[in-house]
Amino acid sequence: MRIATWNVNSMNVRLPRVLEWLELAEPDVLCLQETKQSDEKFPHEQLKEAGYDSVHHGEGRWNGVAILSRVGIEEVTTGFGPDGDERGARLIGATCGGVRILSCYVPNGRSLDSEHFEGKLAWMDQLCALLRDSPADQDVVALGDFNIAPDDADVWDPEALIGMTHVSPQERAKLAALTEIGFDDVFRRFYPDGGVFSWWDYRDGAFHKGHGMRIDLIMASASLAERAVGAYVDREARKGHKPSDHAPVVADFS
DNA sequence: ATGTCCCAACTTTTGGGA
Repeated sequence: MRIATWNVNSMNVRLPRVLEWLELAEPDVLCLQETKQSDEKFPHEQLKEAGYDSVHHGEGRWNGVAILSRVGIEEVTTGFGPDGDERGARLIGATCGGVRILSCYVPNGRSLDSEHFEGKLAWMDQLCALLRDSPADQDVVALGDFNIAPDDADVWDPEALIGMTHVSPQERAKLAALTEIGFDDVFRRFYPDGGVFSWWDYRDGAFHKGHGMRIDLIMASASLAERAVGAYVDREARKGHKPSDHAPVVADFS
């Protein structure tokens, strides 16, 4: 089973690239973030013609998450439930091919002294609680744009990023909390030395210079993570005509 | 060079967000 995640930075602009990539990579499940579309505008029919069922949770101008699947989509949920604070359309869940899938768009945080940063940490706490409460015998994977680089080896220059979001101890502690409840950073298994990125700023020729970060993560429950057989970032998708600033991250499970 | 891209609107230029 091939599971992937991609922050597309507007599905309206990126649909041709997504359709092209589905045909190329043939994922069984693809999670999207930052669709920036209303539910009415999401291109369910064009995706269906490409062989994928889809569910979308959007708000229009900002955020927006989706799950595409060619192995079924059941038990769809959005947000953290009635008592949760999702802070925008940032979470959609579904069961696909027997695996519980959560497409996640973690708040950016903006700056360490921002109220939005506290919101980011709180969002991660809510995700951790949701995952902790999932049935022990169910395969679960939370994947998406976490806006957190797990380690200094996951950014192009740790020195240049001191004091910035995405690399702070507070944010990394929230990822560690997911690990503590049994969720594993699947990509790390195959690239223990780091240096492989999933996002490069549009500005400053960052992609060309190799100035990137790995912030798009695939966090799998323990037994599922044990069945991971490979992973990769498709850097080709960051090139060419109207790319997203993120590349797709893919993991294969036996 | 805070150098790009994408969205919406009191829309043809600006401001917000990443």
